Amino acid sequence: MKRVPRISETEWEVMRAVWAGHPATSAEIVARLAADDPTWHPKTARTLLARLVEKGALASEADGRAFRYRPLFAEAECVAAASDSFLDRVFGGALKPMLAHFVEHQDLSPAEIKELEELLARRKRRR
Amino acid sequence: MKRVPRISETEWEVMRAVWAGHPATSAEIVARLAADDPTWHPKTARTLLARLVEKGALASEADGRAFRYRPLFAEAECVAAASDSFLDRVFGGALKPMLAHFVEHQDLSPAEIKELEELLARRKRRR
DNA sequence: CAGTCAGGACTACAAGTGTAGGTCACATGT
DNA sequence: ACATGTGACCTACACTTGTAGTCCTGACTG
Repeated sequence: MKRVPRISETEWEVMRAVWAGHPATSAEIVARLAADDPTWHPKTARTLLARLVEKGALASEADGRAFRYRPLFAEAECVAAASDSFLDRVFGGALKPMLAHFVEHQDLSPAEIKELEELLARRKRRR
Repeated sequence: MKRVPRISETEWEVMRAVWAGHPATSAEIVARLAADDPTWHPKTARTLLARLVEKGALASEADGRAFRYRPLFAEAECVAAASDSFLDRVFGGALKPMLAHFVEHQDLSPAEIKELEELLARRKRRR
C-alpha cells in the first residue's frame, strides 16, 4: 500500500470536498468548498486540486472539456495518518492524555458520551 | 490573552523540551532534544529557538554568556489550540467520530480504558 | 598571552504553502 | 460566425519550514 502523501491544512478542505462525492468535476468541488466557506476563490481551489494530483493524492480523468477528480486514498487512511502525526507531535504519542484532553475540554452530548462508553466497553470485551 | 502563535511540527519538539523544565539554557534544551533523538543538530535547535522567540512563543533572557528560554504559553494552551485545529481540519470539527477513531484504531490498555470510562462518567455527572 | 571552543547573530537555500493572475482554446448563446 | 465565458495550464510571489553553515566575540585552557 502506497504511503499517504502529506496533505496540508488547506488541502484537507479540498480533500474532504472530494470525499464528499466522487468522481467530481472541479466545478462541483469548487461549489462544495464555496458552500462551506464563501471566501474560497475558484482559482485557489483549482491550484490545490492540481497540486493534490501532483502529490498523488487525487487522480484526474479528462471528461470532455473538464476533469473529474477521484481520491486515491480512502478518507480513513488519511485520517489515520494525520491522527498519528498529530498524536505524536502534540502529545508525544501518549494516547490516553490526548483522549482525556478532548473528553475534558470539548462539548459532548449525553448521547455521544453514551456511545463512547459503549465503544469502550466493546473494546474491552474484544481484549 | 494573546493568541497562541502557530507552532510547526519540529517546533513542537523544541517547545516540549522547554516545557520539560524552564527556564533552560539552549545547551540544556539541545541536550534534551538529543537525548530523545540523537539526530538533532545543535544548530538546527538553536535556529528553532530563535524562531520561537521571534514568533512570541518563547521569551529569552540573557544570563551572562548564554540565554535562558521560558515558554510564554502553557503547554495546555498550545495543546488546546493545536487540538482544535486538528479536529477541524481532519474531522471537520466532529468530536465524537474523532474520539471513536482513536478508541478503535489505537492501543489502549485495560487500565487506560477504565480511566477513560471514569472520565466519561464524571463528565456525565457534571452535566 | 595565544589557541580553541561555545554560543549568539546573520545568512542560505530549497521545498512546501496560501493565494491568486494571465493566457489560450473550446463550448455556447445570439 | 462572433462575442463570451469557463476551464486547463502556466506563472508568480511572499512566507514558512527544515536544515544547517559562516562569522565574530568572549570565555576557558594551557
